[in-house]
Amino acid sequence: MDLVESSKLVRSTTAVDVARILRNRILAGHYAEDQFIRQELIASELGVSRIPVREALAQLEAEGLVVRQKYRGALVPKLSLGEIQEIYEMRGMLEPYLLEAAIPNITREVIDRLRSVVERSRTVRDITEWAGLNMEFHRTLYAQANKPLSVQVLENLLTRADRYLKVQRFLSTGTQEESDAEHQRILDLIEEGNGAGAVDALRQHISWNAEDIRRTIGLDD
Amino acid sequence: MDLVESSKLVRSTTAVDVARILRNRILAGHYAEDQFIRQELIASELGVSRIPVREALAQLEAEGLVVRQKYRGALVPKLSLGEIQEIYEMRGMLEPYLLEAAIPNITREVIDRLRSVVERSRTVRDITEWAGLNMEFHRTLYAQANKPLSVQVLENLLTRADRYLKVQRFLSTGTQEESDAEHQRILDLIEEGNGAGAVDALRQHISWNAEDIRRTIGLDD
DNA sequence: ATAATGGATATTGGATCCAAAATAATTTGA
DNA sequence: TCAAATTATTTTGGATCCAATATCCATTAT
Repeated sequence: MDLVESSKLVRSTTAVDVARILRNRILAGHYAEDQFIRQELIASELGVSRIPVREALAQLEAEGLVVRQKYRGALVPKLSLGEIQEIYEMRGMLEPYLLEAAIPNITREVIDRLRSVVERSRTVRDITEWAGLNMEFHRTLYAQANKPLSVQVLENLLTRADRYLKVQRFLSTGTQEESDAEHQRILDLIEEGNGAGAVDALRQHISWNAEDIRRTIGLDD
Repeated sequence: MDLVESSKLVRSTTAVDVARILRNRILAGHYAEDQFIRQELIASELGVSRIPVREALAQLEAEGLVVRQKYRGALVPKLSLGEIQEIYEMRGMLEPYLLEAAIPNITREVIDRLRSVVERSRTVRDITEWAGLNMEFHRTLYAQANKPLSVQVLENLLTRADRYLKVQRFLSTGTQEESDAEHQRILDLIEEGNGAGAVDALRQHISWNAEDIRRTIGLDD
């Protein structure tokens, strides 16, 4: 058995591709909250049939990015203050838990990678790109925790939160730099062996973000 | 406009029905862990086409009850000690959080309903039925928290945990009674206004369950 | 005898077609 | 003129059909 052969990459299914595209569009604010996402339109835009589109919408529904009504269609649910509050409360539990589990496994090399992400993050001005780097930071950090299910749950929460982040950035500026600085500080604390301090800093970081969102966004409910 | 007309219940889609049936089967241990779930077989068994079956499998994949490989099919993933440990660690964070939020909203009437669930739970001997009542207890309790997203996340974890619960019950007996007694104790504490005590008891309850599973099940990884 | 190769079979993924339901347009009645 | 009812159109959900890929089996070569 050949190594190259056994490690050949399997192309993803088109339903997954469609889901990724729609996910990006939704997070970019492409679809209004009260507007149905028409299957036929997506299908013709992407040059596929409606079948993979439907499966993609089903997947996105499971992620909470759309809701579907029988014989009516799928649409992006309204942002709600209650939901984002819950998201931040859960982040406040999950992320410290993951960081604590990750710290013993964080090597010099991981630290360097994280620093490079923060560096790149500083230079970036585009909000979407910044969100991507933000995601990469958390992803590489928590990957060290060896808790794939928890990471999966967290990533779903972060994806949902991205919609709110988008709205927030339009209103409040300068938070980006603060966030990068806080990441930097967490890295510093980890590096100097102060794990508990890093976890505390993270808790603060999340708490501030939550506060920031609450202050910035005015939402019904 | 007629009230009866406006409150008419909308039949769910067949894909959702198929998903529910398959979910129950999986939790009942109907499918071996290494055996592919054939779409055509399910379709003919249920008298539908493969389309809703495929959508159901997509949904179950999102819930973590099956994994799918392109052009190979869907199968129930192996139980792993790591996963069940994560589930219990997350339950240990989420459930106290939800109970705390619920307590101020728990009325006399809710207490009564919960007591009736525990009563029924005592009489039941069938493991599947007991699991259902267990689920109902948690569901009605946490519904008072007004945190739908967190409840959704928790319910997915409980569903996943059900698979392990099944295995556990075959091996250890008597845990059922203990669990009911613990539920009773939590209710008592809530009723006498000792909210913090109830939350602590719940934490203990989950911790014991986790310990029980760890002790009882021998799993690779 | 065993491993490799080529083809038959089974199974999934995607496209097209049809049915059911919702929404929009039109007609009709007062 | 306006509202209710009726018809037409749109859109989704499901079934059938076709293509792509994996698995199984036989044949062949060493």
